[in-house]
Amino acid sequence: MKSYHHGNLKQELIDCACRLCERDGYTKLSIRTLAKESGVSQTAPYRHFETKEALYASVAQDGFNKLSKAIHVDVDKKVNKKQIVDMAIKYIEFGLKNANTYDLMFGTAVGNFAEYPELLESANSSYENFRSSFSQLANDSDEVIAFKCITLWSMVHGLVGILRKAQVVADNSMVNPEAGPMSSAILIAGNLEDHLDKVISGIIEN
Amino acid sequence: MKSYHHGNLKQELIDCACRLCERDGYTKLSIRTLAKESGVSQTAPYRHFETKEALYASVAQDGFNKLSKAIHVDVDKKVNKKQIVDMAIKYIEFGLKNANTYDLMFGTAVGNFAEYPELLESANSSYENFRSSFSQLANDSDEVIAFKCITLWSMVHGLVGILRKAQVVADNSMVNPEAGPMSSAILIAGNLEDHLDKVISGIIEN
DNA sequence: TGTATTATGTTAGCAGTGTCAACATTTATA
DNA sequence: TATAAATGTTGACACTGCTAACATAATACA
Repeated sequence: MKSYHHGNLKQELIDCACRLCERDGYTKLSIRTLAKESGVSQTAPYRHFETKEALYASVAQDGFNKLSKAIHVDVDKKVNKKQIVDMAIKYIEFGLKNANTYDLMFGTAVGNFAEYPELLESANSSYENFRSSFSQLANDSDEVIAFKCITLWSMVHGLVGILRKAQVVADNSMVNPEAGPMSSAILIAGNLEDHLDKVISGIIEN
Repeated sequence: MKSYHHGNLKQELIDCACRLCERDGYTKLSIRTLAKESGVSQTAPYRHFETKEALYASVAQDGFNKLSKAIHVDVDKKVNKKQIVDMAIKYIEFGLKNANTYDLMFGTAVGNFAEYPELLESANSSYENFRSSFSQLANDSDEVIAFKCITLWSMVHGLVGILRKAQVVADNSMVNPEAGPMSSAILIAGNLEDHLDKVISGIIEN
């Protein structure tokens, strides 16, 4: 039954790569096992992805698309502070639940987004969600909006990184939980909504 | 002249690894080339580092030690807001100037710091610099200090990540600089001190 | 001091990787 | 229908992390 041509290999490779990257981390992914998983020869993926980085770019792009959906805010309703807080929480949840994919999106595995225009567009579009919500909050200039937006994004992005480190250490709990930044991070994670509410208020009323 | 035993191989391997990791990124580092660089056989490094991850841990540890020095604030003098701003700027500069090492410190290459107690201690000690400076600013409870501290750290850490992405894209300038988060990030980078001053004020007076 | 132990180095080799060149087959196009 | 393009396969190269078995030097101890 199996024909010489697969028919839908590219998409199947991407789907499979997304699954494996999220399950095992992108460093564990090999093109060869990916090909085997799709029942195709070792080098077949090279007809669709010039390099491994190009494959990573596709996985990262998929990640940004999912992130956009996850943090989406209905633009019809007027945006208020609570919605921004919600968005921040959803962002952090996405980062923690899709930790390995998040690495690919914000790490250095894909060196230069500009080499992958589709990825760049998906990434920018994710940010645009963020920005447009912010822009409805007050009558700020574009520059002020950019300022506030980057501030919040940086903090939320940074929190994901720090909470993840804390998670790993806490999961293995081999250290004194009284010491170090990890314990502080865990404190905050336990009270994330309040924390974000305060910080976001601070940024908005800046 | 060259004796069978190297004499100082472990330290030389670490130094060399730090150099190469920072120059080419840790993904490009191979134990074999590292050994060659030190004029020693392919497998000699395994007498000093059980796995490649253990080597990464040493490089990361060195990074945290350097970070501690870079952001160090003289504890004799009473700490004021300007010093916190300075510290934040030095942190960001460190992250941007030692971008590849920074990846190793805060990425996932070393999965669990608790497996490398010396690394964990260096990392915690870096944070302690941050925290103790903060604690002198006001008479806050430990919990409030932890809160403020993590907030600032997350933001500063997140900024490093985002500014780096912006840098790469800007360096290659293949995209419309009017669109996307990158341009906003560049705006802020050009005015980093003012930006941080505002944000830090917001956090302190929270 | 002489010997046993440990630390540190070497060689050879396995299984796995990204990538390329050459070739095969199917699909699209003129 | 002939030709070109797309998509697949096989085989191979150079490289990787890592292990086992062995060699030599430094150290500890009788």
